[in-house]
Amino acid sequence: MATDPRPSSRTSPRTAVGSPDSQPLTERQEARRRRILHTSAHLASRGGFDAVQMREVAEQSNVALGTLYRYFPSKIHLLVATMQDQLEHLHEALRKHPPAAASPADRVADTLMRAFRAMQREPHLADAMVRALTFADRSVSPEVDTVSRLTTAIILDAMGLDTPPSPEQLSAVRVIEHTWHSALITWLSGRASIAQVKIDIETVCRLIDLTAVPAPPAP
Amino acid sequence: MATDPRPSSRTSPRTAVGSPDSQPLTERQEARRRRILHTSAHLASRGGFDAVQMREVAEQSNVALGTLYRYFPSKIHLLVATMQDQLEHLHEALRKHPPAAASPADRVADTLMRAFRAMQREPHLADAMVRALTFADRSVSPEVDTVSRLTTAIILDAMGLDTPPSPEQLSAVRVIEHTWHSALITWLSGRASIAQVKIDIETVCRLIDLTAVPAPPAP
DNA sequence: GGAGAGTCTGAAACTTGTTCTACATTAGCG
DNA sequence: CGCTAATGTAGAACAAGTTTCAGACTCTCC
Repeated sequence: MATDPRPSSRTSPRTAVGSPDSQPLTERQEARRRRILHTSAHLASRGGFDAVQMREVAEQSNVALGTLYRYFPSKIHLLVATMQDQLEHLHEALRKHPPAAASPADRVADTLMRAFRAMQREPHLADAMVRALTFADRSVSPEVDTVSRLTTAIILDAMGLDTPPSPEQLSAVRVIEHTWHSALITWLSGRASIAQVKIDIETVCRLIDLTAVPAPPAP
Repeated sequence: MATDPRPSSRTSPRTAVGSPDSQPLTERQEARRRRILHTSAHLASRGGFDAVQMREVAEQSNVALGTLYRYFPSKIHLLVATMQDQLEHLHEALRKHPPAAASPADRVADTLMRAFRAMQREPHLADAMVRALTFADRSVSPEVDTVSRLTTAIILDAMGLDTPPSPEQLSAVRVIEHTWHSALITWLSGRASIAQVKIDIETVCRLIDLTAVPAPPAP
């Protein structure tokens, strides 16, 4: 079985197939990519990070190992891409049913707890994705950055600002993201309870109110 | 070359040599452990996570590979222990020169930025330790927990409370830790500048002032 | 001073991520 | 239609973490 060409203009593409700035994908290629991501999520959801073995991903996706690596240059790339995929679904779902709470802080907390419950439903998958995300080194920066931007977008959506966010607010959002990731990890490795995560999320969300009004509390 | 006995009372120790609840170590064993940790830090400080290769750690520490694994059941364990070691040094140093700022929030921010500068001096080492810390799975929970408690202690010290911390304050401290770790990672993987990290640390430290007065804003 | 238990060593074996090689297929293009 | 570069495939090869095993060594206990 061999497949779809579509020679790129450059002599040899250094970028992963399907990455932002590569040729648009053929149908077959798009299908392959989706199959791989699907397999990845499937394997991850039972067994977590360790269960996602490249040989098995390749096999179950009906691609050769070399092809898998052409689409995703490393296991980390693959799992980060998987996370991106899942986050997009989440973003979609959140758009349809936005949080209804009164204050921005509450809406963000609600949103994050909703995301958290989604993670609870697939703890192994969450484990795989989050571990990959934090383990990623510089070579995965662009992909991790995409995930980060997606997360930021979700939080900003939840805040529902009328005006563009101030630098202070952006910092608060970053801190919230930090907390979110790290709290997730702590929970996943069994070192924090769900209740604790909830409290921490609520605590950090207070920063939103704190930065809502530009006026800093005088020294 | 063979070595020091000191038969443990149980038939076969399941715990890593030198872990909290194992027999006190022989001098030779203590020395071995220190040699290993030293080698680990040394290799990590040039080359980061990848440069810490178990075979090489064993070799340069003059222990057999099997022995290394007996002291540290995995590379992650080893690096987390290395982090613990380094944190203890830091804690020591901080005790000697405590932060002098006026408010608790400022003292904590100062302390963390000082720690951050220490990391800047050995970015590779920091990389190895932090990556190990966040990649650690449940099997490393006890060790990670120790590191976490150490970090908490450092922050609480910096706050310099007169009274025992309230649950709210503990949550704030946890959030600060989350932010600290995650911001560190973001910086290490080149996705955030030092300035950004500084801002985020300062932002999150505001939570301290927010939780300083036990009175919660009534519902 | 010998038996027993636990530790350390050296080296091979195994696992899984990653790379490489040789060949097959495809399809845009002259 | 055939050329050719890019893409895929199968499978071997390599690298580093981890496991295993047979023996050597060191005490402690009898």
